[in-house]
Amino acid sequence: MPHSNPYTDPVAERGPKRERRKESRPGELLVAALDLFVEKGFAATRMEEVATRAGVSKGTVFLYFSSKEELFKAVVRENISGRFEEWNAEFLNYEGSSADMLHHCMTTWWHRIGSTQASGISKLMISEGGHFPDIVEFYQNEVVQPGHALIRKVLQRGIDRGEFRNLDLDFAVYGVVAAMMFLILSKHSAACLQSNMSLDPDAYIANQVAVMLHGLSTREPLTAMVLPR
Amino acid sequence: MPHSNPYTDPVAERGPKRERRKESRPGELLVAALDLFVEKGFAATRMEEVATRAGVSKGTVFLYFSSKEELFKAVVRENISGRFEEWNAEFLNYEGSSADMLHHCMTTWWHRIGSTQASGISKLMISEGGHFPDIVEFYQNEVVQPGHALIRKVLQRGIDRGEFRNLDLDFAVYGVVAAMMFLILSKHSAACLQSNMSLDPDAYIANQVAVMLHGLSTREPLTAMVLPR
Amino acid sequence: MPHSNPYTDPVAERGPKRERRKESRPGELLVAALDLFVEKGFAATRMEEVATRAGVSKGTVFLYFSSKEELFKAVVRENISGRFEEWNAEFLNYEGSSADMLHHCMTTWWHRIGSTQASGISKLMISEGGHFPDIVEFYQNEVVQPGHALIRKVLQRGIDRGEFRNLDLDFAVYGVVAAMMFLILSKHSAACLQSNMSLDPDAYIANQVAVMLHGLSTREPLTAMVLPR
Amino acid sequence: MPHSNPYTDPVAERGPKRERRKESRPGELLVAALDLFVEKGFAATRMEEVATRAGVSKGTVFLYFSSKEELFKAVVRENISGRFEEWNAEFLNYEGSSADMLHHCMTTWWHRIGSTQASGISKLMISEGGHFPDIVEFYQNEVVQPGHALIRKVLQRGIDRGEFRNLDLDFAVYGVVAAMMFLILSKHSAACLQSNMSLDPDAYIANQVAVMLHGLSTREPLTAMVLPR
DNA sequence: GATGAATGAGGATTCATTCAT
DNA sequence: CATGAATGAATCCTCATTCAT
Repeated sequence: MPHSNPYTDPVAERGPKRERRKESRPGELLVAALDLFVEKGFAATRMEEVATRAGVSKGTVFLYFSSKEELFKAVVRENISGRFEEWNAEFLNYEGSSADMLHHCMTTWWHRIGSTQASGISKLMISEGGHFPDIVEFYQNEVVQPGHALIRKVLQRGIDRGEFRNLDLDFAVYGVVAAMMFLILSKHSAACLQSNMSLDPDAYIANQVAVMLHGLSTREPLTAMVLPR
Repeated sequence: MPHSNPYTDPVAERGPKRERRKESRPGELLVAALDLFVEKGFAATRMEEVATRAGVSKGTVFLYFSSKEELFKAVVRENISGRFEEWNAEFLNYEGSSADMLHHCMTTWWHRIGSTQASGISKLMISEGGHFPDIVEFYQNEVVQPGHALIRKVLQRGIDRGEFRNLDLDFAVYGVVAAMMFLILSKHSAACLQSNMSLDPDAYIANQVAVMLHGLSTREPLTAMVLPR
Repeated sequence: MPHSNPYTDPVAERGPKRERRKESRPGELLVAALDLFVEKGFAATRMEEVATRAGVSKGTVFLYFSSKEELFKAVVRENISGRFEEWNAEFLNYEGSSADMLHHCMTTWWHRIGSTQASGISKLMISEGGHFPDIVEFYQNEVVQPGHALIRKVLQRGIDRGEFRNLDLDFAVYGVVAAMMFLILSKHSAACLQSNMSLDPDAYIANQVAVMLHGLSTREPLTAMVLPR
Repeated sequence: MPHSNPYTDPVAERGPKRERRKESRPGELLVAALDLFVEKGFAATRMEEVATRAGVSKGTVFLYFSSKEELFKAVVRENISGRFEEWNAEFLNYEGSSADMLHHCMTTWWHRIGSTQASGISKLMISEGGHFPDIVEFYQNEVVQPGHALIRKVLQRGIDRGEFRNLDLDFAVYGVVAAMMFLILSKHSAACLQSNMSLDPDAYIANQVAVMLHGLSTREPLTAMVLPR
């Protein structure tokens, strides 16, 4: 319409234009929904707000996601799939010390996941997982299990190479996981830290790794046998 | 209650027949509400359910708490009665090693708080704190700050007595706190552990303390100076 | 407030008063709902309209009926239960001729059911039964089956007493039922009669009974054997 | 249409390759809509379902029918093509007895209309006519009035030829119509018959005609004068 | 104080209808 | 013409809150 006058263009007058963007809509909605779910929780997030933030109308959300719950599930799925394969491959050929590897592993996680909105998913699972048992199961299978497995592999490598003591792997994994969860919660919840304090995640990770490896004690490291089973 | 004054004791006035003592109502409501808020979250908890669980009618809840938010705040406040003075005193005269003290400290916490409904408050603050900034501040002042201070004191004692290295206290405190939060979340949320696994808290604490003290590494412990700051 | 002035009474100013009428509410709602369902059909009846017509607010309807469908079911139940026992008893001892009995039976039905709003239920079952298979089954068991049984008993009596020919009872029952349904539909649907015509139900019944008994033909009545079936 | 002009015939213009002939769209839509309106009623029928069943997209329905109501009206109109002229001619020269003629008339109706989807229109008018007064009027003029007139003619013929008593024609017509409506409703609604029973329409018609002619009574046929007026 | 009937704002969901492509 | 993505009014239903008893 080369000569159309924007000031009298009847289409322009007709209010907000309808853009046809079938391809990109779901993604835009998922981004908006992730933000809102993380910010306000599942129950307090209104579908219309998701729509507005994605720049569409209420009904459009239901065009792509049949219900609020399905939207939530889609948000969870969207933000957790298949990074573990990539990481598994990445760590398969790691050449440095296992201590470095553990440190690298946690730092990488922080910069790729923990510090992003994606970590809000974990916060969500903790906060509202109770209402979505199937989603929790999915999360356990797709996130928790592979994540723990990856950490376990790193630790096992340390043991195999004589770098780490022969420790209880389950507990050691939990130790690493606890640190990561602490970082997530520090980011998403004010209730973890003192009000006037902030946390430098990279420094925390570095410190945590160091402590985990070498301990607080000034004494000799314990031999494996005295470590509690 | 041999000397109770029958004229002012509302229980005595009504005789033994009244099943529910009026003055215990708020407490019963708070107990019921704590359970439900922890179990289902703020939004998903219905006032009527709180009332029913407390054995009163819907309207009665509003007699004692002017709104759902007030009920929530009261629940949190009620359960944040600082036991820290008691504990401060208790630990003031601790005579064992600082390692034992740390272990004792965490174990005591678990059995007196972490394993009880009281830990639900922490879960609540994490899950729903976002909607209640003033309550979070209250929680930070009443729980987080004294709690961290207590842990810090234990660690400082270890340093002062030459048992612990001269470590970064903030990070060390976070390390302890992370372990406690991990325990809480394991208890209140299915999203932390793999589905088929369970966690023995006492063993976890023991292991965690051991690792924290002595590290995973088979090498010599690091000297304080090389620990990241 | 002994001297309260009705013109400034803050309570009175507070809008429509809340009447507590637990006992009578369900009945009032069922009456309103029956009227509206009959008038507009199930889908076109809005819950709020039912509420308004019953003089209550939207939410009150859901206080007594958990959903629109439950309200509908209640309306159906309310308007059809247990008249058949009464009628069965009434007709058990009928002493007149079976022809009179049949006529009496239909006339009674018309005046107690057919001419009232209750017959709207039958119209509803025909119009919207498709969405409520369980209600239809209920209706069949509670209305159709006993109704047909009662008619059959009357006809059987006529045969037993030698007043009626030995006819096919199923078809004969249908003949009676068809007449009743025609009356119902004439009342509730404009699509059965010509626009400028009206139908006198009592006359129709009388005529129908007469025709059913004696036929249109000027010839001799058929003997049983030549009647089809 | 022997002289159809190929240049204006849209079918001929496009050749045989087009799978869906454009000009048949409205017809396909009307067929799909008839089925759905009869099956589910007006409100429960979704435009998209009509479109899907007709093999087109949602928007296309609105290309041919400006609204759901218009579609409904078109469905009804489309299916009320008076076949009465044809039938009037057919019956004009009927040579058998009037009893046979009545039987033939009803049987013909059943096989040409009652047993086909066309009877769905009558069901529709009964069920949803209330919302479409103008359509009902149309139906009355095009269907009810001519239909009743035809039946009346048959009955009048019987009277004129001395085969039938001098009965009240209006009521007699209603008697015939009631039987036909009963058949329609038995076909389209589960709410008319007992759940475990089925109805053989031809047998029902035969029986109904026999009863109408000769009555149930074993006594002499009534003379015209004692039949209620 | 206690009750629970009544209220009504709020939010999820549906679907007829529109319109850019 | 046909499509189907987008819209938003309409409606069911929930539940915190009120208040007459």
